[in-house]
Amino acid sequence: MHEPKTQRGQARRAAIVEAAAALMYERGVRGTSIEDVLDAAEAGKSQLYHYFSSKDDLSAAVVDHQLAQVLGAQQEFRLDTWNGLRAWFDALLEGQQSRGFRGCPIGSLAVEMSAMSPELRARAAEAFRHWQRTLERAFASMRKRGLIDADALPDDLAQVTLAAIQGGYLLSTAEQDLQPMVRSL
Amino acid sequence: MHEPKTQRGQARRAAIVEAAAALMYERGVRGTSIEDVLDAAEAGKSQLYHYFSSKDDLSAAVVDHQLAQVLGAQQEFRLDTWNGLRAWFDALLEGQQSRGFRGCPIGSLAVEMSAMSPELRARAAEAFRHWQRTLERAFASMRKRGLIDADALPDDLAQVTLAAIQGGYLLSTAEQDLQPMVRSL
DNA sequence: GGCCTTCTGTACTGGCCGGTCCAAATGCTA
DNA sequence: TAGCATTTGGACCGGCCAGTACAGAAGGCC
Repeated sequence: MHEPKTQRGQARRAAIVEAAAALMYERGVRGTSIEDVLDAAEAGKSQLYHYFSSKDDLSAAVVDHQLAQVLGAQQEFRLDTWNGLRAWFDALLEGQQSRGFRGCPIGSLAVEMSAMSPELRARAAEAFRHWQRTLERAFASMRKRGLIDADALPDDLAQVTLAAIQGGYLLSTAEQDLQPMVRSL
Repeated sequence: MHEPKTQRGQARRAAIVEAAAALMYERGVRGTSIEDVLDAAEAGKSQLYHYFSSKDDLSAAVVDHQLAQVLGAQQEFRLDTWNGLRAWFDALLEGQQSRGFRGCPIGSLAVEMSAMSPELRARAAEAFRHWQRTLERAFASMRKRGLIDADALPDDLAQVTLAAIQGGYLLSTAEQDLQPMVRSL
């Protein structure tokens, strides 16, 4: 819908997306009502519909927001070293635990959205591809430096790694236990 | 609620669960209304509330139903041989494709239910444990016959396998592409 | 200050949905 | 056929929720 043109507008829009992200992470997309979001963000309805055309539109923005969060947190690690990779895995585990075993901020959205509309599903897929590409770069760098087998394809590795993360998150969330994730990673 | 006491009652109850399972698989739990289920099952509301106390109760029955389906399909394979295992993986891939990339019949429920209520989350977790145990038995049998390393723990293997399956399903569904699953398995 | 764009408050609407209720039909047993 | 338990039809209700409408405030620019 409308891009925010003032600084204040930007802040309000961001507050709405953040509130929506938090609630949707906790209760799921369909379990979160517009009014819940508005209450949490201390915003009015007209604000939301000023910046977003629909709930789906807002949900798409939430995907982008969560991707940015994940990628941001990831930046603090040198994923192209074994130690960095391990440290990152540990951080994922720590996050899953401290957030109360609620799963991957992107993965849980992706599953629900895949059943909602092709557009949202595609948006989630795009986020995954983005994420995967950052891993791919790390693996490619490792391969170039001989840290991993020369005939291992970085994009295969990246996809399998991502799948292991998602599978681990999923089981860990269902069981409310860290072990499935520990084992997967 | 009430157990069906006649053959007819059993058939009606089963029809409702089946319809609910199909719809919830396609559209998600929250995306499926009671009335949708009733229309599909050609049943009336009083029938449903005769056999189930609530939508959550019905959803729990759907989890059990899907678990039975998965385990039933799995029975046709000798999972304690490498060839059988591979054949089973192929069947999972084939199923995911032929059903239109809608994900794991249990996994997709599990994610949504984890955000819905502790009770449903626990029910999904139970289904996973059941499933995992069947894999565990297969791996234990393989280990006894020396087909896999003696110091590999069957229950670790089973959990990791399940996680790989779930992660593969998840990415495959988001991308609408079989490759992530192929690579994971 | 005057004017235009951007932003915000809020009441309202139409539709959907889970769940209740009660009356009636159906089948079983004798 | 009577009498009982089981099963079924479907109208109804209260609540929630996405989205709209419209009036008004705030802020920037001259």
